[in-house]
Order: sequence, then structure tokens, then C-alpha cells
Amino acid sequence: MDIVRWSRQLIPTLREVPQEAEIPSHQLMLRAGLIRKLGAGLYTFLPLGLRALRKVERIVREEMNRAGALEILMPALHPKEVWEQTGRYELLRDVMFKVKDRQQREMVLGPTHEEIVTDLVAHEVSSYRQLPVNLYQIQTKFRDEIRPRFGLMRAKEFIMKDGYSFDADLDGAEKSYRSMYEAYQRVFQRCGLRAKIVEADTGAMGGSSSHEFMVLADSGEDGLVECDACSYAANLERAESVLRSAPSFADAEKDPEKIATPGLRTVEEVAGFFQSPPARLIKTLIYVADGKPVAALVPGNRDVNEIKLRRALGAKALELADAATIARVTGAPVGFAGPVGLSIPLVVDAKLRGYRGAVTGANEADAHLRSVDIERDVKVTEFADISFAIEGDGCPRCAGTLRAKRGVEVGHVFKLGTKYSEQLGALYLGEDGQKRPCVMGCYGIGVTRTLQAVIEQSHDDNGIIWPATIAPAEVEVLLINEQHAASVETAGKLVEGLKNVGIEVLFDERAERPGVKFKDADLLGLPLRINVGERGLAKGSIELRARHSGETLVVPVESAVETACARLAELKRACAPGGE
RNA sequence: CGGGGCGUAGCUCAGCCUGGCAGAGCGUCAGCUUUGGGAGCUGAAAGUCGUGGGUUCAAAUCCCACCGCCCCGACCA
Repeated sequence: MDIVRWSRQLIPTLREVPQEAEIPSHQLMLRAGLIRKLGAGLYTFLPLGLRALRKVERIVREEMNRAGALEILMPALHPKEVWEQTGRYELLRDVMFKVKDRQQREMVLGPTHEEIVTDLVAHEVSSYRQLPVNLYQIQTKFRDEIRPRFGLMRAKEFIMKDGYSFDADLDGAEKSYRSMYEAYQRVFQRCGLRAKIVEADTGAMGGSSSHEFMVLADSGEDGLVECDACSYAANLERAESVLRSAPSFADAEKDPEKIATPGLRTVEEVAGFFQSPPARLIKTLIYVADGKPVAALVPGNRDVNEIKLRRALGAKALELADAATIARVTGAPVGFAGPVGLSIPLVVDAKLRGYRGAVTGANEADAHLRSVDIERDVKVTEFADISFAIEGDGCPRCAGTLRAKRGVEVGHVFKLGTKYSEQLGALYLGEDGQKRPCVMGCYGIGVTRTLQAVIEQSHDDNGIIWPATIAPAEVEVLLINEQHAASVETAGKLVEGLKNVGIEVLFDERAERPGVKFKDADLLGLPLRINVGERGLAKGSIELRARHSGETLVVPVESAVETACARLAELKRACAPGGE
């Protein structure tokens, strides 16, 4: 273990909040001198930031190895052709950085590595005797994000642990998935993170199912719901929900009636006019799916979930229709579309089943219909779940109620099936002499994002509060007056003593005023701090202060190392996975 | 890509509306004083005012174009 002397380090702390940073974790990483920006989504790790990053990586490695995964390192630069084999060159076209070599060969900077690892396994694995195999790497990924933001949370270049399992059959793949799922729980616990596991959509990865590991935070980019009674939790992209009671509205028995609503287009305006809750309205949105117009109907208080809609339609391309298309299809300007009399397919949200007395557009400028009965008046092509769940919906698994939260996705595990192994020829010869594709899983951890998520979840007004397991150093020794000889001597001995028992020490021996050093110590947030000063030494003692609680112990100099050691062990235990 | 904001000293920002010597606080450097929660005094260094063009006797300030950064949205393993 080494000693970090503040005065000989590069720890450029900032008194003020940099203009570029919005959320606490980003501000604190900059202020504590952990990172610096080169450009949008591009960051340099300074020495202390790198130390913390390496600790996260070490935890990830240890848990991957424990679970039997094998570390490899693949290229970040890939020939374009590998990506064309699976069709993902097209699919991920916009997120990939593309470059050419001197011979004008087209290359991409890898945004992920399914194709590359599967190609490897296709060449090197040929028998069921070699399975299962689980390979991972910790490597820099490149994605041309539409909008990098929040520092390391969404960067153009970031470090990711990506792992891939290859099994002979579904049972084996299930076991591999389970084992990674459990390894991930351990990883995040050891990083001091509380990660919520949610059911997730598989997106461009493909595959059958997946779970995301979410760190709850208001600044999180993902919406999710969790049940207040059972363990159900899901990303909003995927979340199902139920209505506890069928809504009933006024005038349900009457026939549809056209009402003049001049200039009223939005749900709020129309709901206000009818003095009804937005839920009484039926929103009719015109989409173009694979070139053909369709109408999607959802309750007025909900939004269309385009992922669900695309799945319901089985469409490859899906986008909102433009104003001209809407006018052609509905005969009315934007804002007055309704389902009655439309001749295009109508996909109706399942939550609209039994809707009576609803208000819809009349397919005519400045007019709406009231007393619409979805079953009686609308030619429903298909009922399907195509809307987002919202706070207060019923849980699909129990009698509980769903709560809406936001989270940062720090890990994602997928069951991939045989999509990649078939396309890239990752086949093995079974016991029976038959060739079969490997059943795959893939598993990602955003390493740099995880580091920042820890800070987002663990800080106060004064600065970072590092979990003991990933702090850039474990104990800060703060020399209050560097001109007081006895203090200097004692601090020096303590630093040596801590080092000798294997503790990582940051020694703040700068010629700064005490206040400056105290403020910097809180900002940087190492778990324990030892203040060595004249006042304490007069009584033969130092102060041992815990960053997370602010609790300060007065400890005799002789037992300072021992006490610090014991305290640190406690703090580390708090991050240990259950049962250890 | 659409909408909004910003770009002046290392950092945070004022000055711009109403054109006329480029400023403050913090930081840095030197000296003195001070030493338990971002000290005090004295002095100093430090800016092509994002870039280019235009208007004007004169542009940080007005106009045009471009670049960069941040936020919201769309999008996203």
C-alpha cells in the first residue's frame, strides 16, 4: 500500500461549482478533483478518480472470476464487415463512430462486442465438451450519443464490463444467466450501492428477456415502476399494469354527439372544456408503421409506449405521422383525430376496454364527440397494451399499487438466445453428433457510470461520502498545523503505522490553513479522517472522524492505528454481500 | 435534429439593453502577519472579450455566419 501525499499529488479541488455540471455527482467529481472534461462526453481521470475507478474494476473482476467467467480483451477497432453480418451495422449506424484506415478500409469503434466475441467462439469452440464458456472484458466503448450528459453518466467514451455466456442448451443458459445475476448483486453491494433490479426491454440487443440494475436517483434517465407490496419492478419501457376499477363517465348511455370545440386541441384544453378528468378523453395518435398509417388509442392521461406499440404491430419502423398524413387520414387538422369512422387499423390500448361516455376527436376541425362507447362505436382492430404505466396503477402481479421512480442503469443482463450464434456460426457438435447453435447471454456493467452513481447516491452538502470499498484511499491523515513539530512527527508516525497494517492513506500535509484542509477533506470524502493537532496532542490524543456520520472519537495516539483499523473493517463489512 | 441558455483572467461571474480606457471575488506568485472549519494586509502577474466577417470615427457591447459548451425534447446496448 502506498501513501499519497497531498502536496505531491494532482488534486485540484474547486471551491465553486463548475458551470458545466448540473447534478450533484457530476459537480462533486469535478470539485473533488477526480475528473476533468476534454470535450462533450469525454473525460480525463485524474489520479484520485482513477484510483476509485480501479477499485470498481477490481470488484467487478473478482466477482466475474468467482462466478467462473474468463477475462479476455478484444479490440476496440472493428472491421465494418463483422457488423454487417448480423445487420447491426444498419441498426446501430448512428451510434457507431466510423473511421477508415490508410487503405480506406472501413472500420468502426466498438459500441459493444456481441459480434466480436461470437466470432471468436465460432472459431474456437466446436464441441459440447467445451461448453459452457463465459467470457468477459473490461474495456473502453465508444458510442456517438445523441446527447452526452451528466458527466460520466452518458459519455461518448466510457468503460464497460461486458460479458457473454455460451451454453449448449436453454437450461444451461438459464444457469449462466442466474449466476451473472447473482454476481451483479454482489458487485453492486460491494460498491456500496443499493441497486434495484427491474424487468427490462431488450432493445437493439434482441433476445428474450432481461433485467436492469438501477440506482434510484431523481436525475436518472430511466423511468421505472415498483410495486409497494411485492417485488415487481420494471423499466417503464416494459412495465405492465392494471386498472383496479373500470372508469365510468357521465352520459355513458347516450349516443355519440358532436360538440363544437373551436381551437381546443390538447388533452388539457379539451378536458377543461368538458370539465372532465383527462382520463375521460381518448387520445388518437396517427402513426406510420412500415409505411402504412395506423391509429393508436390510449386514455387521455397516458402516453403511447412506442416500444409496446411497435411490438403489437410487429413493425420494423414506426414514427408519428406528419401533419399532412394526419389530415389525409382523418380529414381534420392535427388535434381533432378520433376513432369513429376511421378506415385505418385501430390499435386500442387494453385500458380502454369497456370505456363508455368517453370524449374523442370528431375527425373534423374544431369538433369533438362525447358519449363514445369504445365497444359500440369503434371498429377496434386489436386491443393491446400500448400505453405507459403510471403512478398509482395496479401491480400486474399482486394487489399492490405501483410507484413511479427514476433510476440510473448501471447493469443489464440479457438472455440472447441463438440469434448471434446462428448468424455468426457459433455452432457446437453435440453428444449425438448434431450441430447446434450456442445459447447465449450477455451482461454489461457501466463501470464509469457506476462510479458516478455511487457518488450520486452517497453525498451530502459538504461533499462525497465514499463507501470504504471504493474510496480513492481509506484514511486521510490531516495535519492541522504543518509548523508544529510535535504534530508533524506524530502525523508522520501515524501515516507509517497505517501503511504498515495495509491501509491506504492520503496525507494532507499542505501548508494550508486548517479550514481549507477540513473543507477539502469533507469534499473528497474518504471514509475516515484523523486530525493531528496541537490541541489534541497536549492530551496525547488525536481525533478519528467518520465521514458518513460526522462522529468524532478522541483516541490516544498509541491506539490510533488500531482503532482506525477496526473502524475501517466495520465500514467495509457494511458493503459485504449477505452471508459473509 | 428541434427548442432554450451560455461563451469576458485558472474558477465563479459583472460589464452588453443605451457603442467611448477590459472589471470584481476567489485562485496563482512575492512579502509580512496568522494557524482547529474555505484568514488579514501590501504588492504583482494574468484576458486574441469563442472564431470570422460586417456596420461605425470608435465594437466585449449592434448585425450576419460559424464553432464550442450546458439544459429540455426526440433517440438510445
